Amino acid sequence: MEPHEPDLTDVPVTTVLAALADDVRLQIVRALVEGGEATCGSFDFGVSKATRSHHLKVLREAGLTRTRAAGTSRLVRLRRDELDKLYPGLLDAVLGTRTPA
Amino acid sequence: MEPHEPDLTDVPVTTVLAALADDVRLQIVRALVEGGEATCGSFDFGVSKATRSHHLKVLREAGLTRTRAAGTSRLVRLRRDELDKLYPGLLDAVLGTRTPA
DNA sequence: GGTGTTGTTCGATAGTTGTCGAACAAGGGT
DNA sequence: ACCCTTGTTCGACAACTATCGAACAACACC
Repeated sequence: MEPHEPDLTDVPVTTVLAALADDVRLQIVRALVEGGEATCGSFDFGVSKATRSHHLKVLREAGLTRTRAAGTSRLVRLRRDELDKLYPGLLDAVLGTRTPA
Repeated sequence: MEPHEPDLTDVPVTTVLAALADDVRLQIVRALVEGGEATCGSFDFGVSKATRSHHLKVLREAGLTRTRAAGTSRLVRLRRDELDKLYPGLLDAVLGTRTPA
């Protein structure tokens, strides 16, 4: 299948925000910020692998991540450079917070 | 009715992001940033007043705006100070962008 | 070739959300 | 008192989304 990793500048802001507006996906992003590149399987946040795959697709199609094949696994990484360039401060603001109610 | 304007720190990040992840609501926020306080009716972005009222409710309950009565109108304003304190850079990052595809 | 691991895709389903018109409520004029 | 303006609330409806199990594909390894 085609990876379908759009250029961030082609993605509406609302799509980027919507991609980040989910708890599971935020946890994935947090893990990527801390751990760098990671396999899809490493994001076990209490959801099935079908759901996990779905969330990774949402992040990818929002231009937030890149995925490359590595054997039978896939390595995902955050496109932080582009993100910080286009939306400076966004990621820090979103991640640099405690988790309230 | 109770205004129900929660403290921003009580609102999950995902709720804040979801509130901003809509085109109509982003236009409202943009208008508030530029124009300061404004009446609900001034946000005519091609939606009915029922829909507009709904969006303003979403913003209010996400802790992003405050509403006060003024005669038959209601004045809405952005809680920018609190927003910038809790999520520094978020608003600038979200608003300081062109509108792609 | 067979088996196991890793992901993706395909329905299906339940829940959420954006949208509207119509009804309602609260004020301000006159 | 009457009407008009301004908003909110109430269904209703369509569209989207998060979730799952099961089926499938790709690869590694024995």
